[in-house]
Amino acid sequence: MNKRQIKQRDHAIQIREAAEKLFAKRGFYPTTMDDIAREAKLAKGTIYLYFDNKEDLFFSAIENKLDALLARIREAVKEPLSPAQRIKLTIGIHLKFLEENRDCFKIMQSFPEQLKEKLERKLKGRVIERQSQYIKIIDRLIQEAIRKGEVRPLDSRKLAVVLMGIAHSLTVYWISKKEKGSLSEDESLAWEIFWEGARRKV
Amino acid sequence: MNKRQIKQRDHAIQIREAAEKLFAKRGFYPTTMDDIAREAKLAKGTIYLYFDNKEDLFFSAIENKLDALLARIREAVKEPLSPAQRIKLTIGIHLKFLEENRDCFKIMQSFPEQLKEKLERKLKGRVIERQSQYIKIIDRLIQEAIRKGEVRPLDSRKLAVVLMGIAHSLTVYWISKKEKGSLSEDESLAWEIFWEGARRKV
Amino acid sequence: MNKRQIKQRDHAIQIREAAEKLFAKRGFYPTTMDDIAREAKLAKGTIYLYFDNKEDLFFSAIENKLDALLARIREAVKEPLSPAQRIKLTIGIHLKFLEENRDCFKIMQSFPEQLKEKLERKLKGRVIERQSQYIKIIDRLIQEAIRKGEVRPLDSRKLAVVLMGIAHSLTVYWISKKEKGSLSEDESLAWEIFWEGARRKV
Amino acid sequence: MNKRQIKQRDHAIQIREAAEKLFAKRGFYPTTMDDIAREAKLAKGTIYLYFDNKEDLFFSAIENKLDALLARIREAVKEPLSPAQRIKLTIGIHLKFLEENRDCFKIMQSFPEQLKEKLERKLKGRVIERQSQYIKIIDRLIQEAIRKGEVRPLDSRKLAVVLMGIAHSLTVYWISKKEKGSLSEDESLAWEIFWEGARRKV
DNA sequence: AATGAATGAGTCTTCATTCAT
DNA sequence: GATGAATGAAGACTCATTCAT
Repeated sequence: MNKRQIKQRDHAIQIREAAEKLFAKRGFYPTTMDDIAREAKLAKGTIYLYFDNKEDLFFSAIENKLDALLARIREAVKEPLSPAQRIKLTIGIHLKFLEENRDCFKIMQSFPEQLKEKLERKLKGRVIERQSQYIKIIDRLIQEAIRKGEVRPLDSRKLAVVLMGIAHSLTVYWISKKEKGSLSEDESLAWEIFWEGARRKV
Repeated sequence: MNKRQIKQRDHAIQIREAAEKLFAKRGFYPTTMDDIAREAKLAKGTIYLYFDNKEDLFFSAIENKLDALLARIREAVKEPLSPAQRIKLTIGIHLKFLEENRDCFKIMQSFPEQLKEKLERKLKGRVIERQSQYIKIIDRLIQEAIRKGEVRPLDSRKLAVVLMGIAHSLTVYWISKKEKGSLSEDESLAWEIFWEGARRKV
Repeated sequence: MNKRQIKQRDHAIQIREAAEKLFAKRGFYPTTMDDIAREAKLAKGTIYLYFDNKEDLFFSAIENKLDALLARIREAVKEPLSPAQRIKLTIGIHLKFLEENRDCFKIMQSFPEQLKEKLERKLKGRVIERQSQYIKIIDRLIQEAIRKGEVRPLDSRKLAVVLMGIAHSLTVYWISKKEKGSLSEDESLAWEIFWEGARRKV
Repeated sequence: MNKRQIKQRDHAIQIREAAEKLFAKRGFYPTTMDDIAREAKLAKGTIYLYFDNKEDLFFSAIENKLDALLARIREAVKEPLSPAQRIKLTIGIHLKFLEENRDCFKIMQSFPEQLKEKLERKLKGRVIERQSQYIKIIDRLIQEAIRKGEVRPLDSRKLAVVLMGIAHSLTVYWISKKEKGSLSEDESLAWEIFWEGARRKV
């Protein structure tokens, strides 16, 4: 990879990072392409060399983050541990990710309803798909735990959803408290409630 | 109250309902005042007789719904039941409300990050306050349950947040499944996981 | 004239006075019919019972003032005095009028260029005509003074214009000084300069 | 200066000239940004690249003209002539300027009362200041003439105001006659009346 | 490849005027 | 006659996107 190519890749990254930051802080509509160009220290026209349009940039930014999260989770799930422990590990990774990417998280939860219907049809799928991949991983972990008799035989998909909801809600609370303390500290609380709530009673 | 007065009140309601519907479906920015006027079957200028501007209308719509929910919850909490039963009742009401107002629910979760900072400062408080009132009610129920030894002595506010998160996540899931089945059916699942997860072990 | 008729006339006057006040203070466009209705303590629709539209009201207000001025001047001109003295008297009346109606004066000088061309054609004439009547009276006084050899044989119309200009400019200056002192005091200055400047040298 | 820069400067000028013309012809409110864009043969959005908003454009247009006039006057005042001659020169320049910029002149006299109070506070000062600079120059010339005993010891500022008023009124008259003849021809009339009216009698 | 000036469709908001009561 | 709610045309301003340099 020569200098020029590096520079090119850099520009795409620069832009995506600027976009991530601003979309996260202000949401989709209030963020202008001018803002992003200024933040990226590039000309406005340059953005269009790397991204089709504003929506494309928006979804690219989110996808990028979600891919990073998915990659980390997939790594964790491979560990040779019991389902319970792997679930706990996953929650930990999830909370740590949200803590590190609090802004991005704010978009992720809100975006699906943000865009005009025409855009939705074209683009929402790109993110939805990743979100459901994520749920699927948790789902499979829970299915395994159910098979092993560690968890009661409930709807595993719904349990996965509930687990995500617990993590999610604690994050929102943490953000609303202006992010005092560490989000990761809530890992055991999330885990405890979910596990006690879901596990098979003796 | 004469005919004219009735008509007036009706118009404010017509507009708010149109706004609720469209803001819920499309979010704040993609919804235009023209859209709302058309939906309400009134002229655009008429909206401005009843609401200061788009933001005011947006928040009025949300407030209205949240007030209705709060009123229902406050009624339920008065019942002469055990904390556990009242918490269960509350979840039921919450899910039923979300089921009946699925659209509005979509805005409620996303709005905080939707608006330009200047607007936020002025107006977000109006909704935030109602949201926290809601959490406070649940919080107090849980505190009571902790005092009575029914729930482990954890951070009651966080438990309230988790309970809401569970209800919330099941709603999102239900919506994502295109709303097949009844959301209320998930009441016992939400309740079971939360209560088993939080209650004092013998 | 019965009670009802008195009341009606009162309403037209109320409205015109409110209009005079507000048009004078803010100019034509920034003054709204709502403002005028509020100031007149009548309903907006009532204005349209007495005036065709906003322009009509505007010109009616100005005409009314100009008619009052013209009446006073015509009275003065009848006095059995020398042209010089009658001109001096006229300047005095003019300055006193402007002092009493400083706001109205502000509109009078600016209005001709204020309105869309379509309106201009229809309505400007109404005021222009009165303005030129006013100049005509001064013109005739000066012609008389020229005939009597008191004033040099210059273009009498231009001299009339210059005289008005002197009075006008001193008024603007007086207003710009936030109306300290009495405008009438400038009567002798205006008179002196004009008369010394115009009269026949011995 | 490359082609692009030339083009840019041109555009700002094109816009200002279009604005000057239209504001002058129709006044502030009846002139729309669309009109100006059409007149300037540029897109509406382009105006906002060079001017903050309509008010800014309005005042920029006036300021520009007044600056040109001030520059010409300042040059004339430097001439090694008697005060009387320099005053005469100044009137000549003033009338010539008004003749060349008859439209702009129309705005200048009317603008102060044209704008909503909020705008006035922010922006009127920009023009008022230039107007008073102009009066100050004439004022100083007259003071000098008084010191030299050429003019009677009257209030020099008021004399300056009167002189401007004479020039001004002749311009209005010339415009009202649909601009027949040359305004500059009135130079000697204006001068004669003012000077005879103001000078020290032997 | 990079730039940023230019574009103009799209939006909120105002306000003169009408008309049912 | 009096009212004031309703109307909708009109206008300032924004901003994603294009394209000549």
